[in-house]
Amino acid sequence: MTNKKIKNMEEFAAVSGISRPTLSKFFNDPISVRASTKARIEAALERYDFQPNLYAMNQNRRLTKNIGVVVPHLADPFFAKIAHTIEDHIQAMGYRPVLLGSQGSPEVEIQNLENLRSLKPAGILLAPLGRASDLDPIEAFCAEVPTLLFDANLEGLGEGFVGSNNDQSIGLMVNYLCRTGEPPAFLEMKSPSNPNAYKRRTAYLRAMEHLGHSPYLIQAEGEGWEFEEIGFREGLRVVRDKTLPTDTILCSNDRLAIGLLSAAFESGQRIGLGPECSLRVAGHDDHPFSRYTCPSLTTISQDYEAIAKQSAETLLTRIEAGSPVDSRQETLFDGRLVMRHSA
Amino acid sequence: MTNKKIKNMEEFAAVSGISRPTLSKFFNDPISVRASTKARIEAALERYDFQPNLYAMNQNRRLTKNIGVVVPHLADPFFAKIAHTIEDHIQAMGYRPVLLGSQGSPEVEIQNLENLRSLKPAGILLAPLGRASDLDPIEAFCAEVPTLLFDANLEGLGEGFVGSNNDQSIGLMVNYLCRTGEPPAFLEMKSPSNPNAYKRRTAYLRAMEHLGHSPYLIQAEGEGWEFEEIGFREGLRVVRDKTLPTDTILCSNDRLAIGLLSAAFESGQRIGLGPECSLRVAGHDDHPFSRYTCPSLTTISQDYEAIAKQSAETLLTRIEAGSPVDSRQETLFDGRLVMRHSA
DNA sequence: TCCGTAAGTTTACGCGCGTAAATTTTTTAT
DNA sequence: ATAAAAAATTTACGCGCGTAAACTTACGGA
Repeated sequence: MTNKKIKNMEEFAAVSGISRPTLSKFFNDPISVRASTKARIEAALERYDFQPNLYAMNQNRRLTKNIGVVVPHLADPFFAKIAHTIEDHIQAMGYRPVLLGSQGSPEVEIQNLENLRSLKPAGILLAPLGRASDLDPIEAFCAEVPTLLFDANLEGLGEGFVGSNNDQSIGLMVNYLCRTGEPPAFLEMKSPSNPNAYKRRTAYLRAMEHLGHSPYLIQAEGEGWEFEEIGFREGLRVVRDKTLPTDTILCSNDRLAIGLLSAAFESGQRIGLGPECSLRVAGHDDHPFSRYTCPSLTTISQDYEAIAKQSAETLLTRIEAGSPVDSRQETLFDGRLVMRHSA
Repeated sequence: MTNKKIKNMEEFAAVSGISRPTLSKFFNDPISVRASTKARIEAALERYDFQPNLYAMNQNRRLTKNIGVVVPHLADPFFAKIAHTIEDHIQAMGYRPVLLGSQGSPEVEIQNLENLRSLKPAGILLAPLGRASDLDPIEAFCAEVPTLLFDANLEGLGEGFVGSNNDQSIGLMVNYLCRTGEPPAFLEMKSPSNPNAYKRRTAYLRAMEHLGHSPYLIQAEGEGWEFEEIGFREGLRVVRDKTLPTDTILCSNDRLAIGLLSAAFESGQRIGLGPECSLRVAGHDDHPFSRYTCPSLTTISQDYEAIAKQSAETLLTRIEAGSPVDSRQETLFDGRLVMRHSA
């Protein structure tokens, strides 16, 4: 690396012996030039330190390589993890991910989309808040920018949806619980903001019916994203009231379960499988912390990697095809039962 | 809002009756124009939907309004929370935060800085990995872009450092534990990557000595950011070996404590304050999940809000002053004891 | 009221790169 | 070998805004 400073593409063209328009093509898409010239350019890049000015590059381009990634809550390790996996895939495919979290707020979610718009993104991957989302602006945005939903579906919006198969995963868990003990009650939020929660409720009801058991819904009051707190409060109530017709509770997600476990512990309940235990608890999502609850949480592991990969690939394929949406397709991945000590 | 589409600043100048250079000034800094013109422009913005092209804006500007924010691990709720708080402050001060996580990897950390460089940021707020960080590139970067460190200090690097006062907080906790029971052992990683860990170890040793007790260090093997796993494994070992000269363990951070609690639980230990308990455990950081451990974790709460505010304000003040660093200053905030049920 | 200064306008140029068109060179196919 | 196709070069222009200079207008204090 000679430390010669290269100011701009013009200068780099001079020292590399490649014309500027060809360099422009190369930086936009390395394989759009002949292999031999690609090699020459890369050789020159070894010797001279140059990278095109990001702003000049994007200002006048028809389509940038920016891909927006918006998740409901970056402080939730579940979303942090899947967002990171998606970022990796996007980067590997030669695009530039821009990650934003909505902090559980519909206003911030819309604001994020507005901010992304000024980046002229080639497309965005959106995990929407769900019920709380402000649909009209999102729909307007989808009409302008290729948008693929993941994790949470909004019917009919965007180019498609990639998520997990709640029907299968809840069915799997209900079956397991019924096979190994009493049929589960279902702990969820009364008015959940996440569409998956509705799917899971329905799946629970269906699975119980199918096995000939009476379903029992425990619906916790509360809004927002403080799921542990909501699970905790409802847990205290359930233990105190002792009206539960079963010793098994399936939670709509792990964070509710974490709160429930905490409440049960404080109330002196013993949780788990053994004969000395008075309660079984199961969750859903395989939250990073569910391994360390007391006892460790039996749950469903979503296929993070598959969802991330499929999301990124679907969107980028659509973008590169350049064609508008012909058919909105939904892809669901099955969950896997993770057996630990809580149920 | 008339739906007339405004293509560029030229057009907006025409409809608003303000000259383009003045508009340019306004968009760069709203209070740099006279109050009356500011009002006129804002009135026009109500009627016409226009925002300057981000790329054209930054391409030729001496200094952008971009502020990079880099944290070691976005999937750690602790960092997600403080990063978000910082973002809010930056935005409120008229700048544009760009958040990146380093995924615990020194390579990614450097890569993040490189990527930020192409954004021509006015400055960056960096919470470095610590010992694992690749110092040379960081130092080179600090020389080019005003950089303020937070959370973890790297001696002498950047414009300064904002963090928490480990000496005070650990002292506080050791005092509390000694006053209410047996003096604590200290659980930490053998070779921690975080500089705070070293400070906390030293603070523990000093506090114990000051109270006339013999310190006892438990140093867990393990690298990386899987603190819960490391705490869990070491917890199993400690409980099994029974060589601990005390019934009280202070953990270098909450994530280690979460792992330890999990291990102790699985080993049938009772943890907490009561006479029937065989172990007391305390943590540090007031991790969002420490409220829901079993039992809930007694810990030290860092002053997130103060650290975030001070970081943002210090950096932006330096940037707006335009002067290079005259004196590198370090600001430490005291921690607060959060008493729960584990100790 | 007047004047000095701060603020706005006009004019003009440049930033670094995208992109189109016309031309030349290289590669591939026959 | 030759023609056709593909790729690279040359030339030229434009994107939208930053910014400097010279000038004109508005403001505030005595």
